[in-house]
Order: sequence, then C-alpha cells, then structure tokens
Amino acid sequence: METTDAVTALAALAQDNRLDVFRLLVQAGPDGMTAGSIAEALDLAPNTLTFHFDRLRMAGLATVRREGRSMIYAARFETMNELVGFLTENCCGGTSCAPAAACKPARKRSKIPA
Amino acid sequence: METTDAVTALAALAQDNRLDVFRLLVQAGPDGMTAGSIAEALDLAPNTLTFHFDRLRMAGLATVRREGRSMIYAARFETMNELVGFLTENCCGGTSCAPAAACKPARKRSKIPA
DNA sequence: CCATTATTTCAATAATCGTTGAAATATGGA
DNA sequence: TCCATATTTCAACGATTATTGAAATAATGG
Repeated sequence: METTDAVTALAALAQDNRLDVFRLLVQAGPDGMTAGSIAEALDLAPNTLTFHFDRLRMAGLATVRREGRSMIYAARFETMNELVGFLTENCCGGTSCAPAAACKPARKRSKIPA
Repeated sequence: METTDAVTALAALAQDNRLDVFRLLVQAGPDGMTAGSIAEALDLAPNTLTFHFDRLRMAGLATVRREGRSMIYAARFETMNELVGFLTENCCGGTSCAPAAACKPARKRSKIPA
C-alpha cells in the first residue's frame, strides 16, 4: 500500500458518519447491508449517505452490488487489513514488535447468489 | 475508545505529511526523534511541522519532551492499537473473525533518563 | 549578556469538505 | 403503462484545513 492510498483510506474513515457506516459494515460481515437499512440504523439522509458511500468506495473500503431495488454495501476487509499493516509497518525498527494480525471473514456472502 | 476520539486520530493520520511523520515515529520506536531530524528526514518547514505535531499530539498519537534545545517526539503505541481495535471491533459479528493483535514496544526509552 | 540554534506562535490565504434541498434515475408490482 | 420504492445526481452554502512568511520564545555556549 502506498502513502497516497493510505491517506485516502484514512480520510474516508476520518468522519463521524462514515466511520459509523464502515464499522457497521465491518460488523455486518461480507454479506453487507442495504443502503436503506444503513440509513435507518444511523438516521442519515439517503443522499448524504450516497456521498459517504462514494468516498468509502473510492478508498477501496467498500463495495456495492444491486439486489432488486436495493443497493447492498459491504466492507472490503482486504483494504482494512492493508491499512492496519501500513500503519504498524516496521514498528520500533522491526526488532521487538509484532505486527498486527489480519481480520479474515470466514465465508463468502451466501444468500441470493447474483 | 469513543467514535469521536477515533475520528480525531484518523483525521490526524489522514494527511500525507502527518502520516509520514507518524510512521517515522512508529519505526523510530519509544525513544522518538527530535523535531529537527524529522524536519530534515521529511523535508518540511519547522513551523508546518509544529502544526502537524500538535494535531498528532491532540489526537493522542504522539508525545513530546524537551531535551536540551531539542524537542523529542515519540509515537503513542497505545492509541494506535486502540484505534486498530476500534476499527476491527466485532468484525463479521464477532463469530468468525480474529481481532487484530497489538504492537507492543519491548523497552521503554533508555538514553538520558529525564 | 549576546549570538546561535531549535522550535513555536500568529495572521492570512486558497482549497477541500459535509450537508441540504430539489430533481432525476432505476426497479418491481398492479 | 402507471405508481411506489430505493437510491443517486446536482448545485449551493458555511465550515474546516494546510501552507506560507514573519516574528517570538527557549536553551546553550562564549
């Protein structure tokens, strides 16, 4: 991961509503959630939410897919792990510090196969 | 860690120069580095650097101490680890995902004991 | 005390950001 | 086809941000 990408990802997370959205997606796991249910859970206007989704997506922190009338957003765990790795990289010169472990979702999304 | 603190920390890291400074400090370990050597390493104006240090410090990501004419900045690993933990908290509902491990500097700063 | 080194403070400027409101688009059902 | 639902697009506004240049403060050595 490059500094530029890391800054983009960090900037995407450095905002109350977006951080809430991302954490909700992280906790939701690889199946993701509909834009509507996120809007409801966090009490956000749908257009505001679209703006934030875009930034998370541009930062590689989220993906979208359509399912009927709904858009389903999901966290991209790979980017999250890369970001954490980038931050802690070569900690204390690499001698005495263990790098952070990665978060690996076990199963791929299961319901409604596309 | 609260959402507000996490946003502050993420915002502190979401800027090219500050991210470079922080990573340099992370790699320098608990002994830290002088403001001057950081300015030289990253080719930044000293007043700009002060501005960025302040933000890192306010976010709990760095500490300062004076040593002669120099100010020595060091990363606060505890906050970094809390931030990582906050991001990955309850990942995938907590069932199938291992949370990230922490980075623990082995020794406290050694030279010039105060 | 004076000069030098190291760093901080302050004011000003340009650029970017988050939210809002109204209107547009896409999908599915009657 | 027409309507309701779900989400996105667009333009506008006030607020925050990073950098700059010049001046101030702190510590050391002579």
